Amino acid sequence: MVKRTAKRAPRRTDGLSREVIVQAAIDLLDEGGESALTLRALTLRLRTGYGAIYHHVTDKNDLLAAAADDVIARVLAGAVVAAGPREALRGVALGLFDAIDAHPWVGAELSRQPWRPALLDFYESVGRLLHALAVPERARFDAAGALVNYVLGVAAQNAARPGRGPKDTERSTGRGTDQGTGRADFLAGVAEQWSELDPGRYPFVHEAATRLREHDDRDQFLAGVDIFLAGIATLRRT
Amino acid sequence: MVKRTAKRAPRRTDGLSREVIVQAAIDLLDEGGESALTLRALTLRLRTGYGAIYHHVTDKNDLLAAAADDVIARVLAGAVVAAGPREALRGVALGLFDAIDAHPWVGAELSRQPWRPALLDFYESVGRLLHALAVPERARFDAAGALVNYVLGVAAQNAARPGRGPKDTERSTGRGTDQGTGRADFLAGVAEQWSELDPGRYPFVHEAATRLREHDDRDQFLAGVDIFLAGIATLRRT
DNA sequence: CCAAGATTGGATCGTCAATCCAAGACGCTA
DNA sequence: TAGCGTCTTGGATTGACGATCCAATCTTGG
Repeated sequence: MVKRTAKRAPRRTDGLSREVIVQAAIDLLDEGGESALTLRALTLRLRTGYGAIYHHVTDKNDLLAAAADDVIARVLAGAVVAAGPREALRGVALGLFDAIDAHPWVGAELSRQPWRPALLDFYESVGRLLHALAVPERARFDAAGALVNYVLGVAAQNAARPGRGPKDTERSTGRGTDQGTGRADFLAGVAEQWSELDPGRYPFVHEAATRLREHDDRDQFLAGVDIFLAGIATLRRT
Repeated sequence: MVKRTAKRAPRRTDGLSREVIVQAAIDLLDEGGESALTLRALTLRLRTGYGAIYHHVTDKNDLLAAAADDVIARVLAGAVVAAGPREALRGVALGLFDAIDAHPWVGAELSRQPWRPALLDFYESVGRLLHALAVPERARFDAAGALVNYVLGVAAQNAARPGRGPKDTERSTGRGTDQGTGRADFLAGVAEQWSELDPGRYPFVHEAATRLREHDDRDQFLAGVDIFLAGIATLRRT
């Protein structure tokens, strides 16, 4: 006995499409983190209903994956070609790192589904560059996997940002990109936690706390890549 | 107008405690994956109500984190002491890998919150062993971070298992531990997907598909660890 | 024996993803 | 232009979930 013939909002004139929906999803994710992507928020932003969205998108997973694919594809498209294979590898890895740094939710999504098309080009680039570095075929597979895993490990950790909850958008007055400060505050908190540990029982972690305070995510990431590259060099075909 | 004085189920005799709840959560997670841990399932298994659980546990996050801490603590407690620092490092990493392989949900949880107490001992062990490997203090921080990130990257990927949904428990007749076969089938699926790619455009990935079919997660993980250890060796104080 | 505090059970609330159906718009044919 | 079928859209609805709340029950100390 519900009014099925109630008045409806006027139909939209501009056509809805998968691209439009994915872009709106990316915007929501960038603004409020992973938890900000809800179908309700999407319908509000697009001024439409649930049915219209589900007509173009099968699933919320589908939507999240498509958003990640989109961001990564745009990043890899603008990749720079470096001189040597070694520099090129660093460049590719850094490109992915920067992309995930700018869109933390992508990191979580990628490490959840690393076999998706988004990472195919990345994986392919790594494989070719390892070939150029004279890594024998058998070891190339393991090496590429290790590098991808390392990058994704860093990505997942970087994705773990504090707050970013729905309430943040209400609280913050400026509503600017508060990514940098959020990460810094977060690291400071962990560092304090670690520095309060018993130096006798946890000498290394206790000391690492001070490093953590002054460290730079990007620099440490690159240091890790360099360690990996140094390890790769030992696999070289002689 | 609701009967507030309805008959209640008899009160439990054995006391509920945080330990009992965490253990039940671990059982649920091991049986059905991350999505199987719901408060409803917990109340059914423990034959209790929501209030009783929330009296001992602040949050669902708290519960998940406690479960992960518990599993990891048990693993690290039984760690074997190896001869040299290099072998010890491999052993510690392998221990973590095996634990995550046995409890895939732990991997996802750890890579989501790597600063939790669960990983402190692991981090500490790595740091000390790097010291034993004569890695200078400044580089130790970066090296430990790289290694931990690599392990967590693998962990997150291993956590990404197919199915494991709530319906699985209904469908499967045997209800045994279908972990191994699930992972194998999953890898086979990805391999097929990759092998269908254009060999001209994706020569490396196309070829990696065959490797993927015959590869062993554990072996490849160890190969990655060795690459990082080889790279770390170049940081040695001479 | 009784009051105060600790513990327990479950009704209830708000939110979410997902389904479903009818209402509009569009295009094609005659 | 009129009619009809298909594509697209809006939103009511469903069912599951995390979390809160409160009354009922047990335990403990005096």
